[in-house]
Amino acid sequence: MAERTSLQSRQSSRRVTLRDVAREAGVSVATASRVLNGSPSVSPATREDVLRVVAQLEFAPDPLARALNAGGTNTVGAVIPTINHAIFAAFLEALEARLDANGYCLLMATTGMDQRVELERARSLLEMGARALIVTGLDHEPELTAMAKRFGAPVVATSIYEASAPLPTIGYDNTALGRQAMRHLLDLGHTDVALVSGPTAQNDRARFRIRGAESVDGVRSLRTIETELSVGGGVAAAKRILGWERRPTALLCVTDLVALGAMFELQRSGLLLPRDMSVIGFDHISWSEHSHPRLTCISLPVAAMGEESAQAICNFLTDGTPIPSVRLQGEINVRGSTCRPPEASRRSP
Amino acid sequence: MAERTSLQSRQSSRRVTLRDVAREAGVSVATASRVLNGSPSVSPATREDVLRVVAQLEFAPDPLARALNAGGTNTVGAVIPTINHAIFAAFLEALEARLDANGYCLLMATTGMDQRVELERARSLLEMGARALIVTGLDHEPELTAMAKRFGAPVVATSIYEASAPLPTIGYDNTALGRQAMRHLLDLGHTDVALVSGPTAQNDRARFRIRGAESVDGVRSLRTIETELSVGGGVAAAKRILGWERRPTALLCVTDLVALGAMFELQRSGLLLPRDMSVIGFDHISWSEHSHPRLTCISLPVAAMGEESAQAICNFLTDGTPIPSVRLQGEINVRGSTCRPPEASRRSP
DNA sequence: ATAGCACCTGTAACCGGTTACACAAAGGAT
DNA sequence: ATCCTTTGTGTAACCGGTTACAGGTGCTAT
Repeated sequence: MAERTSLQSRQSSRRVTLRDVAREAGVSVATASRVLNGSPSVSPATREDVLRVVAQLEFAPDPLARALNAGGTNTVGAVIPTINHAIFAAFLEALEARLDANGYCLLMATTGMDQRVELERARSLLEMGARALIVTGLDHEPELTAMAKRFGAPVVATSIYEASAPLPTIGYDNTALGRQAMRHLLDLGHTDVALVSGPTAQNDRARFRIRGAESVDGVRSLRTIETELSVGGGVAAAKRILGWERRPTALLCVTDLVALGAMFELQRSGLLLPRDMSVIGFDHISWSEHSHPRLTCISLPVAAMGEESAQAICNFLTDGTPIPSVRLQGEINVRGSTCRPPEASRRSP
Repeated sequence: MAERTSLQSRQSSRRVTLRDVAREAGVSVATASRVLNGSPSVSPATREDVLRVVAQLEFAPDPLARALNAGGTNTVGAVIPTINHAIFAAFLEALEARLDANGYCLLMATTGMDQRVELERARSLLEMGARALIVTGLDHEPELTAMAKRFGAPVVATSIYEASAPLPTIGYDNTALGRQAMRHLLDLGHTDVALVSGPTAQNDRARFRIRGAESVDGVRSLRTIETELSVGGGVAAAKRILGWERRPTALLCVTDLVALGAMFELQRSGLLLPRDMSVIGFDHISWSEHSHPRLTCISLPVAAMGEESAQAICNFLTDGTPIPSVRLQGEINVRGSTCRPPEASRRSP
């Protein structure tokens, strides 16, 4: 109780500064500063004195003043669509861990998929001292990069790889992965497929995956529907598809979240998976391998993406090493949620 | 391309400072500063001049120097066990949104459930300028609060409510919620229950929930097992339970993640849910209401918790309003994953 | 003509540390 | 005893902004 009030009232009494410490210890601020930074040229006796006063006054150096001298903070900003999505969370977790290993901290902000918001949040992070910015995809307000440039902060686009982009991109080739997913279905014999995607408006990743899927020859029918990027969105999509007159034999979902939601709803309506409908997802979130049936999906190396991004940025901030674009490999995990469609087994023995 | 190199090489050429702007515009730094801060006492002509130079030189004020004058950053630090868990992600999302609404930014770090790590990460955030600290639960290294106090930063414990705690707590009464979950099962007629929890070692929330469940009278058998806090952990727990000689009629899982994993595995082994086994979870993550069957759970108001925490901290930082402890209400969502056990229906008509 | 005032603008102190440089005292070499 | 290092400490400039205070105009009121 006493503890609590004293802690909360501290704000009124101005903080203890290095000058206070120096005065109390009978030395100059320079010497006090040297003690704190472990400079060798301080006599043991003086060091002792200063440290005692530091402890007694509960002195803690002001991070800002320190950073001002050092010429910058050690924070990196990430502006992501939402944290409330397993795949971004996994990415951030890896990113943060690697930043920490390099002595940097993560400042984060979410955009709710809105580019105007993204710009404002990016501004906040830069104004708060972020030395670099991590964004998702290449769909951004045009001012974004100019603004970052003003602050001297590099911008890295993730979740995407595009060698010719104006920014370094660290991610995967969404078009190729979309193609790969569709080809898997086609190889199994599915030629009537529904493609379920999240909102494509400000999301180039989704658009590229769709484009990749559409580029596969031999698919008789590919109907695309857009839904919310969530389990609920998957449920809603499944409901719509179940209402179609001619039912597709497979679902290609651009996100595992949506795929799992769809699976839940399909099962609820009485379908037996994968016999009555194959489902393939994207991401490889932790659920996918445990679901029933286990979800076939294109797994995205998001942890590696987080680590690569963090490391590239840290290297740049320390050495000046230019941030390279990195192409990460996704891979298909064939599991229990996809199988040959009934007609296909009849047709091609 | 040219764009890219010029951006990345900026770090070598020192940044443009306000002095540069002032010199170029032929005014003093004071005037230049006034223009940037929209002071009314600057003649339109001068303002014009300065702004032109600002644009031309692509000047961006140094956030640190600004914050140093202002007497602090506008960042708040959160140290959480993991971001890679829907419930923490939802909490953080709400927290961050509310902080932003108040002009603050979120610095975050994860601990991987290790208290030593937590202490270090907390230190990093404070050294980076966090003005307040948000932690989970009350199990911490003792130095933590003393350290925060040195930096003049208040600490708020979340996910828990305990009026007598040495810190303000913003959360729910885990013991009561544990009791409520167990009572629901008992009311349905379940007297042989397995309680599946995550690691309890450094997790008071889990321990309280267990304690609450154990405090309910009338349960004939309550066997507790610990597993990893993940979908996979739920799968593993279910496997163990399926191997037991006498099978419980219900599972009480302290986390939805684990509950869903368990459900997947139970279904995979051929059980029909909820007939063959009732399952109840905790959290109410976005999956719970869509799963098949829909998961009965104790829903935790994590979004409200994020908002309350953020607001209380912002109020403290601006006004000095003491941070109160807040007790949030959880509630039970009875859905399809729990029903009366076979014997119970026979016994009590 | 002169005091009085409003309006702009510049000087310099300040935020709280770090650090180049100067310098005094102590020890070693000649 | 004198000169030359070392070693330890203090002075003051500096990081890049903000802002109190002190003028210097130009205009009106007397």
